[in-house]
Amino acid sequence: MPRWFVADPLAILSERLQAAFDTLAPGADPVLRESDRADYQANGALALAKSLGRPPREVAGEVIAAASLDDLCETVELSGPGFVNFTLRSDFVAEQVAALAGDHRLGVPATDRPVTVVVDYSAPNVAKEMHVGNLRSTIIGDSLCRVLDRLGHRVVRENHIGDWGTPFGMLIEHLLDVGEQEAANELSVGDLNRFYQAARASFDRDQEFAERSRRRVVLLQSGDPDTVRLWRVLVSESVRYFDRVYAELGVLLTDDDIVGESFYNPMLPEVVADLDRLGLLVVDDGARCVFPPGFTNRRGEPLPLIVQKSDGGYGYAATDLAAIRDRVDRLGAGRILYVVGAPQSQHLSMCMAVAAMAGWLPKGPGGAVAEHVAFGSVLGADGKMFKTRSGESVKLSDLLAEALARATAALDDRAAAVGAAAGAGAATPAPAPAGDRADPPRGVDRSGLARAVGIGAVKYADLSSDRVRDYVFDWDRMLAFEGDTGPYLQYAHARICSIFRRGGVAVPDPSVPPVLAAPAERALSLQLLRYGEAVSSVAASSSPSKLCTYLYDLASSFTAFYEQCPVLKAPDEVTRRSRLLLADVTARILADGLELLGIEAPERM
RNA sequence: GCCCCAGUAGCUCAGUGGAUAGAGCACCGGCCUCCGGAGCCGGGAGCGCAGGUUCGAGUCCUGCCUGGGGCGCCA
Repeated sequence: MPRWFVADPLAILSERLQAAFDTLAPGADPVLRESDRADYQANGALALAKSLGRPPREVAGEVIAAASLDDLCETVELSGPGFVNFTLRSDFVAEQVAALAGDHRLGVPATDRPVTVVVDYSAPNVAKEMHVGNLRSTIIGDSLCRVLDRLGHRVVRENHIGDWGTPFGMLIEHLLDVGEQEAANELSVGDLNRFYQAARASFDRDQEFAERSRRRVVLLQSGDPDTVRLWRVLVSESVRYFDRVYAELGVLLTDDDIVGESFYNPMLPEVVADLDRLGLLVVDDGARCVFPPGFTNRRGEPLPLIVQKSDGGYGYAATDLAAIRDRVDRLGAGRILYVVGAPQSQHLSMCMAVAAMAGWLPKGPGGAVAEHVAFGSVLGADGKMFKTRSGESVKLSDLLAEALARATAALDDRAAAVGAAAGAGAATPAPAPAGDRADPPRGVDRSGLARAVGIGAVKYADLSSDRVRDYVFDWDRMLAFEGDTGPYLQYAHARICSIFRRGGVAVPDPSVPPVLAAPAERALSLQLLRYGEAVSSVAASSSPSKLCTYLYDLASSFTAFYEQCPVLKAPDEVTRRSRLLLADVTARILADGLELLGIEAPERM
């Protein structure tokens, strides 16, 4: 068992039990789980009894006898057909909480086997509006990068923007038609759809334009300096717009992370040549293909991955293969994550299969694995693809502006509601100013707060459901201050901060363990100690939703605690200090967890 | 036709092969003179269908049904 789970009782208990199980059958899995009957339960005796051909309760009894748990457990009970239930000693839990409080990593392990992880995400197209699919990819990828980095891996962010291909012929010609200056204006303001559609319209309507466009593609591919310069204008103006959206979203991506399709262009001939040399290449209908086993088309025939088209041009498959090689060979990737929509599943599987056939994704230690971190579509409240009323895809900048507007309104509503309540309470004169209540005091940036809440709500809504499923985009639900939402967690955090502010108290010395007398104090403590495992599970499954679930449970545990255990009004100084410590660690974990999701945690709301 | 994904409460979703399937919203009935109502307690209602594996299946396997997506030179 890795030694870095120092603060997690589950890991400590697991280690002890493993030793006990080993005395009966080396390597037998204790199957230790959280339990609703006790703190934890071990189910491993049942399976072990089966393989040993002995009565389960007898085996469980021997496990209990072999385990030394006196320093950890209050009770160890044999139950049912062969379950073993463990209740931890409260003093042990309290010591672990003290260790957690003194740990600047809050129990999040630093991996002892760091690897280079390339995360391919966001990937908008040049001269095309960013859409909700880019949004999902950006948000999910951003959180995964933060988590992997925190765990001590070397994270390489790659924004695989669509900056190459045949459409650029018509885009460049259109740019020339409208004039460079005008084109730059349109693009940098984010009017990308109009630009693209106008180019498309000319292409479809105007023979001469279409012909120019085709010639332009050839010029671009042959590196004609003028053409390349114009292409750069398109790219850089689009990137400027992407940057604005990223800044608005508060994600880690920068221009340094851009590794567009064009980057791989010089490597494509070699990719094809090497596939040929390896004997994997088959010419079919004039196209150069690889047929990875297990893929068939609608007629049941082998399905090709086309690396070079019959006209000699390279398809995106060639680019994707070149990217795999580059990431493994140049960047030293041990793991490559593709945060890409679920519909591209087959294409990616085929690319990975071909890369494996070619030996570009070596197996085993020191090798590299590629994973498709797939996500579902964003649906409107009607359950259909998320579109505007007129049926167009939603512009990302509009969506974020609406998030800000709605968050501002929601915050105003709350301030008004609290103000009204305060007014009613002060029916008799001397209406003391609400002061440090819902109203952020002067000096707090209200638009910054609205941004934190609005953007946080959008992000949390996206991250909190199982990413592979389609998810329903619903403003009212995501901005609610009740339930499993971003604002709820932010509010939980802000309220804890207010305890310290209103009480005028300092954070207690973390080295003194808390007193865990009330059940709610104990339950909260156990939840606090699970943080590291929650973060680890995000990296293992590439599922930020696991962290969301954890944080929501933590906030719920805190609510129960706060309901039952007065903090500032605690009966005595020792209890007060102890509860302040629990509150402080809760707030720190909430803020830290939200940060790993890419969500701000304001101290006041 | 083939392949992939999903199907859990009225709605939105949790649920690492383990005991009695959990939340939130909505609905109904109570409670709290509270450190900022992120309230608290109680109630109804659910694993698409049929087999199988297993001591044990929402979870694994097979078939079917429903919905979404993909299936040769777009990315």
